[in-house]
Amino acid sequence: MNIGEIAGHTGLPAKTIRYYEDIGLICPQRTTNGYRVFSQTDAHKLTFLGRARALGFSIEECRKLLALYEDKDRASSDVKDLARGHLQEIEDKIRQLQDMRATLSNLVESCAGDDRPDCPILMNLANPPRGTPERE
Amino acid sequence: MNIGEIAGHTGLPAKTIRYYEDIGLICPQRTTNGYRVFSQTDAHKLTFLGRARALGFSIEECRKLLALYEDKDRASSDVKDLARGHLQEIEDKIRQLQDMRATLSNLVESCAGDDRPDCPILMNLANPPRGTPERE
DNA sequence: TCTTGACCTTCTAGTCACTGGAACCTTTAT
DNA sequence: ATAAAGGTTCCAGTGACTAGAAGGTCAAGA
Repeated sequence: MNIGEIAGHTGLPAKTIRYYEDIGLICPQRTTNGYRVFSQTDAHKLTFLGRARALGFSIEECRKLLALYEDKDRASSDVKDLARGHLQEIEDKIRQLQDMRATLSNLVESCAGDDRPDCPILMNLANPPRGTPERE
Repeated sequence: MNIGEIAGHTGLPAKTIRYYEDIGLICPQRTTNGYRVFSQTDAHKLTFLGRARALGFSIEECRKLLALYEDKDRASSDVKDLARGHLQEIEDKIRQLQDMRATLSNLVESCAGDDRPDCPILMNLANPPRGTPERE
């Protein structure tokens, strides 16, 4: 399979696949004309990567996951630890975003949204109430 | 006020404040020795920026908000629209992360996490069930 | 007066995970 | 023969900083 074909199969853009080769996540063979040839194994790895990325794992986490995937003597606890760590990060992010949403939705509701200039949103931004965290 | 002092007041790192000047969000005066001098107005703008960033507004959105803040003839509806748009983005992100969390937490729970190699997490990544989105 | 240390300045380059585009080569179909 | 549709490499840009180097300035103490 050449790059376009595998891109179609995995749903990953060709550019991304080249990039993954660049950073050493995969290393497809080459034909004499320099075209990449993707084996069934490469296809599996790319699917794996696409899925792991879709679950929000960073590239470096993907690299570790891929190594565990290839290591038939791994302990499943190693995988679980990695996944649990990532899950924790996701939960932290959700909480952060929920805080933002709460504040912002209050502000939006308190704003008349007409053609007058008075705006509680701007007032809050300029003069945040005490105890407001200044960084997310 | 010089940069260190204002950094202390606003909670923004000096580097960030310099960066904000670089991209034209603020433009403090300079003393003869080249040091930046921050007025009360600059201080307000920086507080505004810190707060807007903490609510997840992008730099370009902050630029627009700042322009509205400075325009005493603005319509509050312009501010509200901007904020509502951003709120929508936040809500989309939350939903996306919640999807990830649901999947990932199922996977984590299904994994024994012992010293055996069998691992449903890796199996799911390598062979995602049909209908699984391959990109977040 | 000299020195030390804490400031300040600018500049370059790195982060993350791609993405766009240019310039060029190969294959396939007409 | 040619044109379209693939492939290749390499360089630069994204967002919002952040680290670090190399150097200038200022206030206090010996």
